[in-house]
Amino acid sequence: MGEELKLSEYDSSGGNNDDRVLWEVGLPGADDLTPLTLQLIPAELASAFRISPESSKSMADVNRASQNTFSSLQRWHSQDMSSMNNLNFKPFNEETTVTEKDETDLTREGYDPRKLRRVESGGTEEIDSALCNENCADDSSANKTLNKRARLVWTPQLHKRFIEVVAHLGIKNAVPKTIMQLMNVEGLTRENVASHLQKYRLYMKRQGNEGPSSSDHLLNSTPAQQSLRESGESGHHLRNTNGHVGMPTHMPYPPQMVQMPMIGMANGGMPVGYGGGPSVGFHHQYSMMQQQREWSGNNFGYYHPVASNDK
DNA sequence: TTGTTAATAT
DNA sequence: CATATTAACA
Repeated sequence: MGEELKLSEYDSSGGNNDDRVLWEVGLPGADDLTPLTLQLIPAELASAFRISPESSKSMADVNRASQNTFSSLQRWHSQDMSSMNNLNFKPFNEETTVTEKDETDLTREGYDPRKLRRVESGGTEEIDSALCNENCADDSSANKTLNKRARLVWTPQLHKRFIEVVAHLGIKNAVPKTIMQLMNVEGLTRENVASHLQKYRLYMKRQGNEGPSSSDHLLNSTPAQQSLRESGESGHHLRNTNGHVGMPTHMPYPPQMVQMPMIGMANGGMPVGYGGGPSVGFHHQYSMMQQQREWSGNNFGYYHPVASNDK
């Protein structure tokens, strides 16, 4: 009873099938990613779109554009919240310097945001999502019919995005909605972010630094500076909440410029080192390293590093 | 309406 | 107990 094994069986609260699908947010393998060379859009669609297969640049470009549009349409059509705006009819995104790495490539089907896959070309680390590995399997059984979303598991990657966005936004604009929009994670809802944000703030308040004497580098001031033009306020398109469309540049926000404000934080011994990169502002269970037990407890929901004696 | 906070569930 | 969702509130 003290243990929570959820590797193959998901909980066992009696009889209720509560599905706990892990949101995998990692790098999709080459097999997962659909090669651009593949013809996603058959000639029929191309025809419908009046796309000339030749004389154009490369089929890949056309394909991608079509795919984007198609995806966006699909997404909006199926996941249309309510009064959102379908004004996402933006034409194909201009490919400025898109080379090949498609940042967002979710493997969603219909509208099953259960399994999430994000690409992280940050380079800092390519965590390999050791979440469900092969155990994950498709547990979209109970959820299939119901729209009950599974508990969101903030994987290191997801959290990383969160941290990055928050760090770039600054506590000032670090509001659920903005964060969510910037994160651009499919399926991620404002509530999710809000919840996490709450925890995040709490954590910061606790360990961050009890002495508000000196201004925190991360707490306030020096938000995202420039490079922030979305967020409903201006109502400027590009707000593809869930979709990798409309994002010419895969980077929701520019690579954080190391500020390196000389953190004089007296940590417990953990090098906060925020200058290296926004990887993970602080450490917590999301620490993809090995010792993941910083944030608060230790046992996350999906992985049990060492559960033997003890306790 | 959205952002916060508390309560509740897991 | 920690984490995530839901509800209530500002």
